[in-house]
Amino acid sequence: MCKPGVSDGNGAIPESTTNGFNSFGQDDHGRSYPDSGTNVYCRPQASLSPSPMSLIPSSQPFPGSYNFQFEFGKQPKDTKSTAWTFSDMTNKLYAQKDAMCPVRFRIDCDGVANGLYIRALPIYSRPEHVQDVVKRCPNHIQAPESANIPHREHFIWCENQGARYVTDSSTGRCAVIAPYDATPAGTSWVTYLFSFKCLNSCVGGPNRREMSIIYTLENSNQEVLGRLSIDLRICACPGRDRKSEEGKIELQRQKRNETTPSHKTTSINRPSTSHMSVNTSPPQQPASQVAVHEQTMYGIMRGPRDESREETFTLRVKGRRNYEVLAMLRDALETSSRLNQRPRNEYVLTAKSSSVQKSNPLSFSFT
Amino acid sequence: MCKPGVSDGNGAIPESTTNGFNSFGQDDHGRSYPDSGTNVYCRPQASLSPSPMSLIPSSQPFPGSYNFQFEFGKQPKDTKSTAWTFSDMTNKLYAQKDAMCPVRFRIDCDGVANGLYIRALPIYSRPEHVQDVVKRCPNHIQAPESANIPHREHFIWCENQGARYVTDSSTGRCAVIAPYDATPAGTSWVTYLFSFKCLNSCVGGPNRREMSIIYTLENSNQEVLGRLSIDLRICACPGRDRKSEEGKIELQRQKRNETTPSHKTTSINRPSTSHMSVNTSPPQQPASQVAVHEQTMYGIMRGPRDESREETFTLRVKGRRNYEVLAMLRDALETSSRLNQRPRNEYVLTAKSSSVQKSNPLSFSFT
DNA sequence: TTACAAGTCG
DNA sequence: CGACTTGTAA
Ligand SMILES: [Zn+2]
Ligand SMILES: [Zn+2]
Repeated sequence: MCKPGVSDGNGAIPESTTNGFNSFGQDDHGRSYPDSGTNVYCRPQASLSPSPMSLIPSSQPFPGSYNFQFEFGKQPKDTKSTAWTFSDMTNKLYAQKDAMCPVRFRIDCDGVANGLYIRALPIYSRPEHVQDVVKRCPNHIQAPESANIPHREHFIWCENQGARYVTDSSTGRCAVIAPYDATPAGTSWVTYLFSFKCLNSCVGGPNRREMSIIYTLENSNQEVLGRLSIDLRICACPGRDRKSEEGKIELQRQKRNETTPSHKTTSINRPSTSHMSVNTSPPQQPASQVAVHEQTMYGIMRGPRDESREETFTLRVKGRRNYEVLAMLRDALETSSRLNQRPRNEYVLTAKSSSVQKSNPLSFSFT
Repeated sequence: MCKPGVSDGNGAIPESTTNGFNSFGQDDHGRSYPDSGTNVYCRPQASLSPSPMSLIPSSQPFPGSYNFQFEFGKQPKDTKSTAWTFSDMTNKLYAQKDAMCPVRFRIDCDGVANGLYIRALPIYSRPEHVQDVVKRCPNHIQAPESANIPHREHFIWCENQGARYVTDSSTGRCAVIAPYDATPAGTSWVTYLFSFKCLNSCVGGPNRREMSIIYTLENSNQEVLGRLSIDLRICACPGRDRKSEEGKIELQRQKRNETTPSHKTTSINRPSTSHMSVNTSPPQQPASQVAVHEQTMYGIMRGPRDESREETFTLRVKGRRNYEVLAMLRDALETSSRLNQRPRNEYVLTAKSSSVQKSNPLSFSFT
């Protein structure tokens, strides 16, 4: 499975959801305002309209045989007023609207990789909104600076040469595709500049719904070779909001550890949970991703809302071998929990070691 | 001047500004989105573009020979969550978006008045925005419930039969005109239902700029026979915001009285300034309006910003005779201040008496 | 960068 | 109806 080739979209990680994005339409031609059902006033509730599974794109990350990875460029400022900041702790990018965010991708390849593409697709990460297409709000679509821009309805813009804006003909989803121009060197990073053209809070658009970006590595047949997922918050004060969200999560964890004595934290080579503290400073380390079924940040922050809800928590792991080990452990744990039938509340898994064998910092937290 | 007839738009109150609204276009035909210069992101600053005086509609209230007056219907709830509430203290209507607000108008007429109309025109009340046309925000214009409605770009809607939506062909201002169907009785009230189709805070529309409604009584030649002006705030919580604004003004006045010993408050038949306390409860009393040159609420709340700025503060007076007396006093005071050349900071004038001669509560506050 | 403003959630 | 969220102004 480590040979470059076409994956079924799930790669090494078994996944039950379908990969709904192998088909899509041609370049956009700036369709004018659709009377899409998005209500301007109220946040759309859990949709009662039919939302076939196939309309929901897969966000299950997998490095694939190319070992698809991402990394953020150097953050402009470390202050609270930075234009963007990536939180390793939450795997979340906080950025101002229109800010250029440099993202680097790399793959393993011998020689030159040709005909590869990076696709960036925005989704609403919460299940009750995941079926809605992420589009810009009417205000920003028809702002003067967007006039005459064909892709003005797209939420994600890419400044790279050769970027193509596509709209899936069946789902209506908007994505941007840029060629992956791998340099001759065996392992090298290619940088892309992405910007996001609405605020998370934009009424008539995202409307305060949480979002993620799905980055897929594709060949020229739009077959998915690898997938990454990054949570996203576009807001006026990325620094403030990152700190506040991280603080809230940290608080929740502490509270959980206090109030639930049966909830133990096992920490190897790590004195405390201080690894959760706000780590504003770069550099971020490159990482593959493995997905663990878990409550998402929302679940952690707001407590249990929907009993049966299980979402995907993303774990970034350095080192392919570590990733494989953890993926196996993940499968075992999920199987085990299913068999045990006991309510799983939380397990948080952090692995920053470059090798599991070296028994570097590794912390488990079970219920 | 008390005979019904066509006024020059200024009536008994001398006014230097022109009445820019005797000419306007025909019924609307739902023009599609203009690339008007309103910036979606930043609040427009004081415009550097030419803004001829003639484009600014007069908001100078005058009862005119018909003794044009208004009154609000009974407020639905007295709670903080009321759909609308009118503050006599600030002459300001606080309403939720889309709430039906019943406004009654009356005129003096013997027998039946024919061919009279009420025009409702929204303006931005602060001088730096008064030249901008009040329009709905793009989000709300193209919300599904506004689709196919010809006047969907209008901010003020009137539910009365015969309401006509007009857009001034030269200025682009949107107004609604409804016939004034006076009943045979000599003095009677005619009720209109107005609703306001954007929030004060709507980005790309009002954008947090303060607004007023200008109500004019007109004949069939669109000549102005009387004018009323009401400040307006469309928001999610009218009760909360009214209380907060009134509280802020009250606080400012108290502070001013403390810190400025030379600033005296003369109160006749009134023990304290408690008449400023929040008076949430109806009934509102009918009133004519006289305008006094004064810093507006903004000035009071934010303190002196622009030295030379003098705006119009609206005073509602019960009784025509009182109104005339006060108008005279107003003129005298303004002349006096001009001659004295000393900086006038504030004078607040409250008159709730039905007759000056009865020496009812009357409070002056000079610098 | 801090404090306010104002729509929305619980 | 209180408290939070989050864009904006000072
Ligand atoms: Zn937007
Ligand atoms: Zn609006």
